Amino acid sequence: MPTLTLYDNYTRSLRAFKPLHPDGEVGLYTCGPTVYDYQHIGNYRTFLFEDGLKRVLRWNGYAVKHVMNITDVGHLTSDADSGEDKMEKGARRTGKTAWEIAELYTVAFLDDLQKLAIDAPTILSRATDHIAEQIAFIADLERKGYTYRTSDGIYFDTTKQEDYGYLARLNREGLEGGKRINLGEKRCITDFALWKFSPLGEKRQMEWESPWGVGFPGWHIECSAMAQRYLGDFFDIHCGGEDHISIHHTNEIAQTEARVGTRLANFWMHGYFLLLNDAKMAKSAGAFLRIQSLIDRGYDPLSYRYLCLTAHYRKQLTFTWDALDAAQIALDRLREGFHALPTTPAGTPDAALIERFTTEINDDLNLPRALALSWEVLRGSLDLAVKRATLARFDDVLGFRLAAWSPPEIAVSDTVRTLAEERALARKSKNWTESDRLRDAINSMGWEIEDAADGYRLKPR
RNA sequence: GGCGGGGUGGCAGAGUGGUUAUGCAGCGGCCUGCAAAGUCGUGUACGCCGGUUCGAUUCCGACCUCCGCCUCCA
Repeated sequence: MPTLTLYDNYTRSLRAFKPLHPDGEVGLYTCGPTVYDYQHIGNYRTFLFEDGLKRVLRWNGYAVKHVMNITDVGHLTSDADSGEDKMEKGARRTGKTAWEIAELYTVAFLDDLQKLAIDAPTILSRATDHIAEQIAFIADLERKGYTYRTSDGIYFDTTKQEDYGYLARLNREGLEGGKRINLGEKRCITDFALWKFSPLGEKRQMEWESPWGVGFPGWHIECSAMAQRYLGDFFDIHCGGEDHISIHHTNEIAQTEARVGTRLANFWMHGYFLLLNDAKMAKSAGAFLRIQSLIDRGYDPLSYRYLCLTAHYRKQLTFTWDALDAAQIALDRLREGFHALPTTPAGTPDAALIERFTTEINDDLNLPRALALSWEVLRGSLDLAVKRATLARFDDVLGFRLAAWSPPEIAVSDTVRTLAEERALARKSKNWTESDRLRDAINSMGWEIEDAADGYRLKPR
Protein backbone atom coordinates (compact mmCIF):
# COMPACT_ATOMS: atom_id res chain seq x y z
CA MET A 1 0.00 0.00 0.00
CA PRO A 2 1.32 3.46 -0.84
CA THR A 3 2.64 5.29 2.20
CA LEU A 4 0.50 8.01 3.68
CA THR A 5 2.28 11.33 3.21
CA LEU A 6 1.05 14.52 4.82
CA TYR A 7 2.21 18.11 4.63
CA ASP A 8 3.48 19.33 7.99
CA ASN A 9 3.52 23.07 8.33
CA TYR A 10 5.95 22.96 11.25
CA THR A 11 8.73 21.54 9.12
CA ARG A 12 7.17 22.92 5.95
CA SER A 13 7.54 19.61 4.24
CA LEU A 14 5.77 16.50 3.10
CA ARG A 15 6.46 13.75 5.60
CA ALA A 16 5.54 10.09 5.73
CA PHE A 17 2.96 9.67 8.44
CA LYS A 18 3.94 7.32 11.23
CA PRO A 19 1.80 7.20 14.34
CA LEU A 20 3.61 8.01 17.56
CA HIS A 21 2.05 5.00 19.23
CA PRO A 22 2.01 2.24 16.62
CA ASP A 23 -0.43 0.11 18.60
CA GLY A 24 -2.71 2.87 19.77
CA GLU A 25 -5.03 5.40 18.33
CA VAL A 26 -3.87 8.34 16.28
CA GLY A 27 -4.28 11.48 18.36
CA LEU A 28 -5.91 14.31 16.43
CA TYR A 29 -6.81 17.73 17.74
CA THR A 30 -8.73 20.18 15.60
CA CYS A 31 -9.61 23.72 16.57
CA GLY A 32 -13.36 24.01 16.84
CA PRO A 33 -15.80 26.89 16.61
CA THR A 34 -16.25 29.91 18.80
CA VAL A 35 -19.94 29.58 19.55
CA TYR A 36 -21.02 33.20 19.64
CA ASP A 37 -22.71 33.02 16.24
CA TYR A 38 -23.46 30.61 13.41
CA GLN A 39 -20.51 29.20 11.52
CA HIS A 40 -20.22 30.15 7.87
CA ILE A 41 -19.41 27.90 4.94
CA GLY A 42 -15.78 29.03 5.01
CA ASN A 43 -15.48 27.59 8.51
CA TYR A 44 -16.95 24.37 7.23
CA ARG A 45 -14.37 24.10 4.50
CA THR A 46 -11.80 23.56 7.21
CA PHE A 47 -14.00 21.10 9.08
CA LEU A 48 -14.50 19.20 5.83
CA PHE A 49 -10.75 19.06 5.30
CA GLU A 50 -10.31 17.64 8.79
CA ASP A 51 -13.06 15.14 8.19
CA GLY A 52 -11.27 14.05 5.03
CA LEU A 53 -8.08 13.61 7.01
CA LYS A 54 -9.85 11.41 9.55
CA ARG A 55 -11.41 9.31 6.84
CA VAL A 56 -8.04 8.85 5.13
CA LEU A 57 -6.41 7.87 8.41
CA ARG A 58 -9.12 5.28 8.94
CA TRP A 59 -8.73 4.06 5.34
CA ASN A 60 -5.11 3.39 6.26
CA GLY A 61 -6.22 1.26 9.15
CA TYR A 62 -5.74 3.70 12.01
CA ALA A 63 -8.21 4.28 14.78
CA VAL A 64 -8.47 8.01 15.42
CA LYS A 65 -9.02 9.72 18.74
CA HIS A 66 -10.32 13.10 17.66
CA VAL A 67 -10.64 15.96 20.11
CA MET A 68 -12.33 19.20 19.16
CA ASN A 69 -12.79 22.18 21.40
CA ILE A 70 -15.82 24.39 21.67
CA THR A 71 -14.66 27.89 22.50
CA ASP A 72 -17.41 29.19 24.73
CA VAL A 73 -15.41 31.77 26.66
CA GLY A 74 -12.41 34.01 26.44
CA HIS A 75 -12.23 34.74 22.74
CA LEU A 76 -11.92 38.49 22.42
CA THR A 77 -13.32 40.62 19.65
CA SER A 78 -10.40 42.83 18.84
CA ASP A 79 -6.70 42.34 19.23
CA ALA A 80 -5.74 39.48 21.40
CA ASP A 81 -5.95 41.30 24.67
CA SER A 82 -8.01 44.45 24.64
CA GLY A 83 -11.36 43.62 23.06
CA GLU A 84 -14.58 42.35 24.53
CA ASP A 85 -15.28 38.70 25.09
CA LYS A 86 -17.23 37.39 22.11
CA MET A 87 -19.62 35.42 24.25
CA GLU A 88 -20.52 38.33 26.47
CA LYS A 89 -20.96 40.53 23.46
CA GLY A 90 -23.17 37.98 21.74
CA ALA A 91 -25.24 37.77 24.91
CA ARG A 92 -25.77 41.51 24.96
CA ARG A 93 -26.68 41.54 21.30
CA THR A 94 -29.38 38.91 21.59
CA GLY A 95 -30.65 39.40 25.12
CA LYS A 96 -29.80 35.81 26.01
CA THR A 97 -27.24 34.78 28.61
CA ALA A 98 -23.74 33.90 27.50
CA TRP A 99 -24.48 30.31 28.48
CA GLU A 100 -27.61 30.20 26.37
CA ILE A 101 -25.72 31.67 23.44
CA ALA A 102 -23.07 29.01 23.70
CA GLU A 103 -25.64 26.23 23.83
CA LEU A 104 -27.65 27.60 20.93
CA TYR A 105 -24.72 27.87 18.56
CA THR A 106 -23.12 24.64 19.68
CA VAL A 107 -26.28 22.77 18.78
CA ALA A 108 -26.48 24.62 15.45
CA PHE A 109 -22.87 23.69 14.75
CA LEU A 110 -23.38 20.00 15.45
CA ASP A 111 -26.48 20.04 13.29
CA ASP A 112 -24.48 21.48 10.39
CA LEU A 113 -21.79 18.84 10.82
CA GLN A 114 -24.46 16.20 10.52
CA LYS A 115 -25.84 17.83 7.37
CA LEU A 116 -22.38 17.79 5.79
CA ALA A 117 -21.76 14.16 6.78
CA ILE A 118 -18.86 15.21 8.96
CA ASP A 119 -18.23 12.62 11.63
CA ALA A 120 -18.54 13.99 15.14
CA PRO A 121 -15.31 14.14 17.14
CA THR A 122 -14.53 11.44 19.66
CA ILE A 123 -14.41 14.08 22.35
CA LEU A 124 -16.03 17.48 22.14
CA SER A 125 -14.59 19.60 24.91
CA ARG A 126 -15.98 22.90 26.06
CA ALA A 127 -13.52 25.44 27.35
CA THR A 128 -15.79 26.26 30.28
CA ASP A 129 -15.72 22.61 31.37
CA HIS A 130 -11.93 22.75 31.66
CA ILE A 131 -11.21 25.87 33.66
CA ALA A 132 -9.32 23.88 36.28
CA GLU A 133 -6.96 22.42 33.68
CA GLN A 134 -6.31 25.86 32.29
CA ILE A 135 -5.58 27.35 35.71
CA ALA A 136 -3.21 24.48 36.47
CA PHE A 137 -1.48 25.10 33.15
CA ILE A 138 -1.02 28.79 33.84
CA ALA A 139 0.19 28.05 37.36
CA ASP A 140 2.89 25.79 35.88
CA LEU A 141 3.93 28.51 33.48
CA GLU A 142 4.10 30.97 36.34
CA ARG A 143 6.28 28.60 38.39
CA LYS A 144 8.64 28.25 35.47
CA GLY A 145 8.90 32.01 35.11
CA TYR A 146 7.12 32.49 31.80
CA THR A 147 4.46 34.90 33.01
CA TYR A 148 4.03 38.45 34.21
CA ARG A 149 1.13 40.43 35.57
CA THR A 150 -0.37 43.63 34.23
CA SER A 151 -3.36 45.56 35.52
CA ASP A 152 -5.73 43.48 33.42
CA GLY A 153 -4.30 40.02 33.42
CA ILE A 154 -1.55 37.44 33.45
CA TYR A 155 0.56 37.39 30.31
CA PHE A 156 2.89 34.96 28.61
CA ASP A 157 6.37 36.36 28.08
CA THR A 158 7.31 35.30 24.56
CA THR A 159 10.81 36.74 24.81
CA LYS A 160 11.74 33.84 27.11
CA GLN A 161 11.80 31.51 24.12
CA GLU A 162 14.53 31.59 21.54
CA ASP A 163 12.42 29.88 18.90
CA TYR A 164 9.10 31.60 19.59
CA GLY A 165 7.14 31.78 16.34
CA TYR A 166 9.03 29.03 14.54
CA LEU A 167 5.81 27.55 13.11
CA ALA A 168 5.03 30.82 11.33
CA ARG A 169 8.69 31.70 10.77
CA LEU A 170 8.09 34.96 12.60
CA ASN A 171 10.86 37.43 13.05
CA ARG A 172 10.89 40.50 15.25
CA GLU A 173 11.86 43.06 12.61
CA GLY A 174 9.15 41.87 10.25
CA LEU A 175 6.53 42.08 12.98
CA GLU A 176 7.59 45.59 13.85
CA GLY A 177 7.12 46.65 10.25
CA GLY A 178 3.59 45.36 10.02
CA LYS A 179 2.33 45.94 13.53
CA ARG A 180 -1.25 46.98 13.83
CA ILE A 181 -1.88 46.73 17.52
CA ASN A 182 -0.96 48.77 20.55
CA LEU A 183 1.38 47.33 23.08
CA GLY A 184 -0.58 48.54 26.06
CA GLU A 185 1.06 47.14 29.15
CA LYS A 186 2.49 44.21 27.25
CA ARG A 187 6.25 44.02 27.19
CA CYS A 188 6.45 42.61 23.71
CA ILE A 189 4.15 42.69 20.74
CA THR A 190 3.85 38.91 20.62
CA ASP A 191 3.04 38.44 24.33
CA PHE A 192 -0.49 37.24 24.95
CA ALA A 193 -3.00 36.92 27.77
CA LEU A 194 -3.28 33.70 29.73
CA TRP A 195 -5.80 34.94 32.27
CA LYS A 196 -7.89 38.08 32.11
CA PHE A 197 -9.29 39.75 35.20
CA SER A 198 -12.95 40.65 35.33
CA PRO A 199 -13.13 44.42 35.00
CA LEU A 200 -13.25 46.20 38.36
CA GLY A 201 -16.73 46.63 39.70
CA GLU A 202 -18.22 44.57 36.89
CA LYS A 203 -19.82 41.18 37.22
CA ARG A 204 -19.25 39.07 34.14
CA GLN A 205 -21.68 36.29 33.25
CA MET A 206 -18.75 33.94 32.85
CA GLU A 207 -16.02 34.30 35.45
CA TRP A 208 -14.09 32.07 37.81
CA GLU A 209 -11.90 32.26 40.89
CA SER A 210 -8.21 31.78 40.25
CA PRO A 211 -4.93 32.24 42.13
CA TRP A 212 -4.59 35.60 40.37
CA GLY A 213 -8.08 36.92 40.88
CA VAL A 214 -11.56 36.52 39.48
CA GLY A 215 -11.59 36.41 35.70
CA PHE A 216 -11.54 34.15 32.69
CA PRO A 217 -8.96 32.31 30.61
CA GLY A 218 -7.36 33.67 27.47
CA TRP A 219 -8.17 32.01 24.21
CA HIS A 220 -4.94 30.16 23.44
CA ILE A 221 -4.63 28.36 26.74
CA GLU A 222 -7.79 26.31 26.31
CA CYS A 223 -6.50 24.36 23.32
CA SER A 224 -3.14 23.58 24.88
CA ALA A 225 -4.79 22.51 28.13
CA MET A 226 -7.50 20.37 26.64
CA ALA A 227 -5.26 18.81 24.00
CA GLN A 228 -2.82 17.78 26.69
CA ARG A 229 -5.57 16.55 28.96
CA TYR A 230 -7.01 14.19 26.35
CA LEU A 231 -4.12 13.43 24.03
CA GLY A 232 -1.00 13.84 26.12
CA ASP A 233 2.08 16.02 25.89
CA PHE A 234 2.91 15.09 22.33
CA PHE A 235 0.36 13.66 19.94
CA ASP A 236 0.09 12.99 16.23
CA ILE A 237 -1.72 15.77 14.39
CA HIS A 238 -3.05 19.22 15.17
CA CYS A 239 -5.24 21.01 12.62
CA GLY A 240 -6.91 24.34 12.12
CA GLY A 241 -7.43 27.08 9.60
CA GLU A 242 -4.52 28.81 7.91
CA ASP A 243 -5.20 31.94 9.94
CA HIS A 244 -4.17 30.10 13.08
CA ILE A 245 -0.62 29.58 11.98
CA SER A 246 0.89 32.83 13.11
CA ILE A 247 -1.00 33.52 16.33
CA HIS A 248 -3.13 30.80 17.83
CA HIS A 249 -1.06 27.76 16.99
CA THR A 250 2.15 29.64 17.51
CA ASN A 251 0.98 30.45 21.02
CA GLU A 252 -0.25 26.94 21.72
CA ILE A 253 3.21 25.71 20.86
CA ALA A 254 4.86 28.37 22.98
CA GLN A 255 2.81 27.47 26.05
CA THR A 256 3.32 23.78 25.63
CA GLU A 257 7.03 24.08 25.05
CA ALA A 258 7.27 26.17 28.18
CA ARG A 259 5.31 23.68 30.23
CA VAL A 260 6.44 20.28 28.97
CA GLY A 261 9.06 20.92 26.31
CA THR A 262 7.23 19.59 23.26
CA ARG A 263 5.74 21.27 20.24
CA LEU A 264 2.46 19.61 21.17
CA ALA A 265 1.86 17.80 17.90
CA ASN A 266 4.04 15.88 15.48
CA PHE A 267 2.21 17.24 12.45
CA TRP A 268 0.65 20.68 12.11
CA MET A 269 -1.82 20.84 9.25
CA HIS A 270 -3.91 23.75 8.04
CA GLY A 271 -6.94 24.16 5.84
CA TYR A 272 -6.91 27.11 3.50
CA PHE A 273 -9.61 29.68 3.04
CA LEU A 274 -12.72 29.75 0.98
CA LEU A 275 -12.79 32.99 -0.97
CA LEU A 276 -15.95 34.87 -1.86
CA ASN A 277 -15.79 37.71 -4.36
CA ASP A 278 -12.02 37.37 -4.34
CA ALA A 279 -11.81 37.94 -0.61
CA LYS A 280 -12.00 35.66 2.37
CA MET A 281 -15.35 35.05 3.92
CA ALA A 282 -15.54 36.77 7.27
CA LYS A 283 -18.26 37.42 9.76
CA SER A 284 -16.95 40.90 10.32
CA ALA A 285 -17.33 41.68 6.62
CA GLY A 286 -21.05 41.19 6.91
CA ALA A 287 -21.87 38.98 3.99
CA PHE A 288 -21.36 35.43 5.03
CA LEU A 289 -23.14 32.30 3.98
CA ARG A 290 -24.31 29.59 6.30
CA ILE A 291 -25.22 26.03 5.48
CA GLN A 292 -28.81 27.10 5.96
CA SER A 293 -28.30 29.82 3.32
CA LEU A 294 -27.48 27.10 0.83
CA ILE A 295 -30.49 25.03 1.84
CA ASP A 296 -32.70 28.09 1.49
CA ARG A 297 -31.53 28.40 -2.08
CA GLY A 298 -32.43 24.81 -2.79
CA TYR A 299 -29.02 23.17 -2.53
CA ASP A 300 -28.28 19.92 -0.79
CA PRO A 301 -25.59 20.59 1.87
CA LEU A 302 -23.62 17.68 0.44
CA SER A 303 -23.22 19.66 -2.79
CA TYR A 304 -21.01 21.96 -0.73
CA ARG A 305 -19.04 18.94 0.44
CA TYR A 306 -18.66 17.97 -3.22
CA LEU A 307 -17.46 21.44 -4.14
CA CYS A 308 -14.84 21.38 -1.39
CA LEU A 309 -13.61 17.98 -2.51
CA THR A 310 -12.89 19.32 -5.99
CA ALA A 311 -10.07 21.47 -4.61
CA HIS A 312 -6.99 20.57 -2.62
CA TYR A 313 -7.14 21.58 1.06
CA ARG A 314 -3.89 23.55 0.85
CA LYS A 315 -5.16 25.89 -1.82
CA GLN A 316 -7.67 28.65 -1.44
CA LEU A 317 -10.95 27.89 -3.17
CA THR A 318 -13.10 30.44 -4.94
CA PHE A 319 -16.75 30.11 -4.07
CA THR A 320 -19.22 31.00 -6.81
CA TRP A 321 -22.82 30.00 -7.26
CA ASP A 322 -21.90 28.62 -10.67
CA ALA A 323 -19.39 26.34 -9.02
CA LEU A 324 -21.96 25.20 -6.49
CA ASP A 325 -24.46 24.57 -9.27
CA ALA A 326 -21.89 22.42 -11.03
CA ALA A 327 -21.23 20.54 -7.82
CA GLN A 328 -24.91 19.97 -7.16
CA ILE A 329 -25.51 18.61 -10.66
CA ALA A 330 -22.44 16.41 -10.50
CA LEU A 331 -23.47 15.05 -7.11
CA ASP A 332 -26.97 14.29 -8.36
CA ARG A 333 -25.58 12.40 -11.33
CA LEU A 334 -23.13 10.50 -9.17
CA ARG A 335 -25.93 9.48 -6.82
CA GLU A 336 -28.30 8.53 -9.59
CA GLY A 337 -25.59 6.59 -11.36
CA PHE A 338 -24.72 4.73 -8.19
CA HIS A 339 -28.34 4.11 -7.31
CA ALA A 340 -28.97 2.58 -10.72
CA LEU A 341 -26.31 -0.09 -10.12
CA PRO A 342 -27.73 -3.43 -9.00
CA THR A 343 -27.41 -4.34 -5.33
CA THR A 344 -27.42 -8.05 -6.10
CA PRO A 345 -25.33 -9.94 -6.60
CA ALA A 346 -22.93 -8.22 -4.26
CA GLY A 347 -19.59 -7.44 -5.89
CA THR A 348 -16.13 -6.87 -4.52
CA PRO A 349 -14.16 -3.69 -5.13
CA ASP A 350 -11.71 -3.69 -8.00
CA ALA A 351 -8.26 -4.12 -6.45
CA ALA A 352 -6.38 -2.05 -9.01
CA LEU A 353 -8.75 0.89 -8.61
CA ILE A 354 -8.60 0.69 -4.85
CA GLU A 355 -4.83 0.84 -5.16
CA ARG A 356 -4.99 3.90 -7.39
CA PHE A 357 -7.47 5.54 -5.06
CA THR A 358 -5.16 4.89 -2.14
CA THR A 359 -2.26 6.40 -4.05
CA GLU A 360 -4.22 9.60 -4.57
CA ILE A 361 -5.57 10.08 -1.07
CA ASN A 362 -2.28 9.09 0.53
CA ASP A 363 -0.54 11.79 -1.49
CA ASP A 364 -1.34 14.51 1.04
CA LEU A 365 -5.06 14.01 0.67
CA ASN A 366 -5.49 14.50 -3.04
CA LEU A 367 -9.26 14.25 -2.87
CA PRO A 368 -9.82 16.00 -6.23
CA ARG A 369 -8.01 13.16 -7.96
CA ALA A 370 -9.82 10.60 -5.86
CA LEU A 371 -13.10 12.16 -6.87
CA ALA A 372 -12.09 12.12 -10.54
CA LEU A 373 -11.43 8.41 -10.16
CA SER A 374 -15.02 7.90 -9.07
CA TRP A 375 -16.19 9.19 -12.43
CA GLU A 376 -13.81 6.91 -14.20
CA VAL A 377 -15.35 4.00 -12.32
CA LEU A 378 -18.94 5.07 -12.87
CA ARG A 379 -18.51 5.68 -16.57
CA GLY A 380 -16.09 2.87 -17.24
CA SER A 381 -16.86 -0.64 -18.38
CA LEU A 382 -16.43 -2.62 -15.19
CA ASP A 383 -18.88 -5.26 -14.13
CA LEU A 384 -21.81 -3.43 -12.54
CA ALA A 385 -21.56 -5.19 -9.20
CA VAL A 386 -17.84 -4.40 -9.05
CA LYS A 387 -18.59 -0.79 -9.92
CA ARG A 388 -21.03 -0.52 -7.08
CA ALA A 389 -18.72 -2.15 -4.57
CA THR A 390 -15.79 0.02 -5.65
CA LEU A 391 -17.75 3.26 -5.47
CA ALA A 392 -19.22 2.30 -2.11
CA ARG A 393 -15.70 1.77 -0.81
CA PHE A 394 -14.53 5.13 -2.21
CA ASP A 395 -17.46 6.71 -0.44
CA ASP A 396 -15.94 5.77 2.92
CA VAL A 397 -13.52 8.61 2.20
CA LEU A 398 -15.59 10.91 -0.01
CA GLY A 399 -18.57 10.84 2.33
CA PHE A 400 -21.47 11.41 -0.05
CA ARG A 401 -23.64 8.79 1.69
CA LEU A 402 -24.17 7.12 -1.67
CA ALA A 403 -25.55 3.87 -0.31
CA ALA A 404 -28.12 5.67 1.80
CA TRP A 405 -29.42 7.77 -1.06
CA SER A 406 -32.55 7.16 -3.04
CA PRO A 407 -34.41 9.46 -5.41
CA PRO A 408 -36.58 11.85 -3.46
CA GLU A 409 -40.28 11.02 -3.45
CA ILE A 410 -42.11 14.17 -4.37
CA ALA A 411 -45.86 14.26 -4.15
CA VAL A 412 -47.45 14.81 -7.54
CA SER A 413 -50.83 16.49 -7.60
CA ASP A 414 -53.77 14.54 -9.02
CA THR A 415 -54.13 17.11 -11.77
CA VAL A 416 -50.60 16.60 -13.00
CA ARG A 417 -50.89 12.86 -12.60
CA THR A 418 -54.06 12.82 -14.65
CA LEU A 419 -52.47 14.90 -17.41
CA ALA A 420 -49.51 12.52 -17.47
CA GLU A 421 -51.81 9.50 -17.75
CA GLU A 422 -53.75 11.15 -20.55
CA ARG A 423 -50.50 11.87 -22.33
CA ALA A 424 -49.44 8.26 -21.98
CA LEU A 425 -52.69 7.23 -23.68
CA ALA A 426 -52.24 9.83 -26.41
CA ARG A 427 -48.76 8.54 -27.07
CA LYS A 428 -50.02 5.00 -27.24
CA SER A 429 -52.41 5.98 -30.00
CA LYS A 430 -49.64 8.06 -31.61
CA ASN A 431 -51.61 11.26 -31.20
CA TRP A 432 -48.50 13.42 -31.10
CA THR A 433 -50.32 16.73 -31.26
CA GLU A 434 -52.31 15.91 -28.15
CA SER A 435 -49.27 14.36 -26.47
CA ASP A 436 -47.20 17.51 -27.00
CA ARG A 437 -50.05 19.72 -25.84
CA LEU A 438 -50.29 17.74 -22.59
CA ARG A 439 -46.53 17.90 -22.11
CA ASP A 440 -46.65 21.69 -22.44
CA ALA A 441 -49.45 21.78 -19.89
CA ILE A 442 -47.46 19.63 -17.48
CA ASN A 443 -44.39 21.81 -17.98
CA SER A 444 -46.37 24.95 -17.31
CA MET A 445 -47.47 23.47 -14.00
CA GLY A 446 -43.85 23.18 -12.96
CA TRP A 447 -43.12 19.56 -13.84
CA GLU A 448 -40.74 17.89 -16.22
CA ILE A 449 -41.75 14.61 -17.79
CA GLU A 450 -39.17 12.01 -18.74
CA ASP A 451 -40.17 9.18 -20.99
CA ALA A 452 -38.67 5.78 -20.45
CA ALA A 453 -39.11 2.35 -21.95
CA ASP A 454 -41.36 1.29 -19.09
CA GLY A 455 -43.39 4.46 -18.69
CA TYR A 456 -42.58 7.97 -17.55
CA ARG A 457 -41.17 9.88 -14.60
CA LEU A 458 -42.27 13.24 -13.29
CA LYS A 459 -39.69 15.62 -11.86
CA PRO A 460 -40.12 19.13 -10.57
CA ARG A 461 -38.51 21.68 -12.88
C1' G B 1 8.07 45.62 6.31
C1' G B 2 7.86 40.04 7.37
C1' C B 3 5.71 35.06 6.19
C1' G B 4 3.09 32.22 2.55
C1' G B 5 0.15 30.80 -1.86
C1' G B 6 -1.65 31.77 -6.77
C1' G B 7 -2.25 33.34 -12.21
C1' U B 8 -4.37 26.54 -16.40
C1' G B 9 -9.59 25.91 -21.89
C1' G B 10 -16.56 29.62 -20.90
C1' C B 11 -16.65 28.39 -15.15
C1' A B 12 -14.54 25.59 -10.91
C1' G B 13 -10.23 22.95 -10.39
C1' A B 14 -6.21 18.72 -10.63
C1' G B 15 -1.60 17.64 -12.71
C1' U B 16 2.77 16.86 -15.60
C1' G B 17 9.63 17.88 -18.72
C1' G B 18 7.37 14.83 -24.30
C1' U B 19 1.37 10.64 -23.89
C1' U B 20 -1.70 17.27 -21.47
C1' A B 21 -7.31 14.96 -14.73
C1' U B 22 -12.33 15.55 -13.40
C1' G B 23 -16.99 18.01 -13.00
C1' C B 24 -20.27 21.80 -15.03
C1' A B 25 -21.44 24.51 -19.49
C1' G B 26 -21.02 24.45 -25.06
C1' C B 27 -20.92 21.69 -29.64
C1' G B 28 -21.78 16.94 -32.49
C1' G B 29 -23.54 11.66 -32.83
C1' C B 30 -26.76 7.78 -30.80
C1' C B 31 -31.43 7.13 -28.53
C1' U B 32 -36.54 9.52 -29.10
C1' G B 33 -42.65 10.38 -33.02
C1' C B 34 -40.22 15.21 -31.57
C1' A B 35 -38.08 16.52 -27.08
C1' A B 36 -36.27 15.74 -22.17
C1' A B 37 -33.34 12.28 -19.53
C1' G B 38 -29.43 9.02 -20.65
C1' U B 39 -25.21 7.77 -23.44
C1' C B 40 -20.84 8.27 -26.64
C1' G B 41 -17.60 11.76 -28.67
C1' U B 42 -15.45 16.66 -28.80
C1' G B 43 -11.48 21.54 -26.88
C1' U B 44 -2.81 21.93 -28.82
C1' A B 45 -5.81 25.81 -22.12
C1' C B 46 -1.47 26.70 -19.19
C1' G B 47 0.12 35.58 -16.99
C1' C B 48 4.62 38.13 -19.48
C1' C B 49 9.94 38.07 -20.88
C1' G B 50 14.43 35.63 -20.88
C1' G B 51 17.41 31.03 -19.75
C1' U B 52 18.36 25.56 -19.45
C1' U B 53 16.79 21.44 -22.73
C1' C B 54 16.23 17.67 -28.63
C1' G B 55 11.63 19.41 -26.27
C1' A B 56 8.72 23.58 -20.83
C1' U B 57 2.49 24.88 -19.03
C1' U B 58 5.80 21.83 -15.93
C1' C B 59 12.89 23.42 -14.09
C1' C B 60 15.79 28.38 -13.25
C1' G B 61 15.82 33.95 -13.19
C1' A B 62 13.45 38.64 -13.75
C1' C B 63 8.78 41.13 -14.40
C1' C B 64 3.46 42.11 -14.13
C1' U B 65 -0.68 40.86 -11.31
C1' C B 66 -4.07 38.63 -7.63
C1' C B 67 -4.96 36.55 -2.80
C1' G B 68 -4.20 35.07 2.41
C1' C B 69 -1.75 35.68 7.25
C1' C B 70 1.15 39.05 10.53
C1' U B 71 -5.98 42.90 14.47
C1' C B 72 -10.88 39.44 15.23
C1' C B 73 -10.90 35.21 11.89
C1' A B 74 -11.51 28.37 9.53
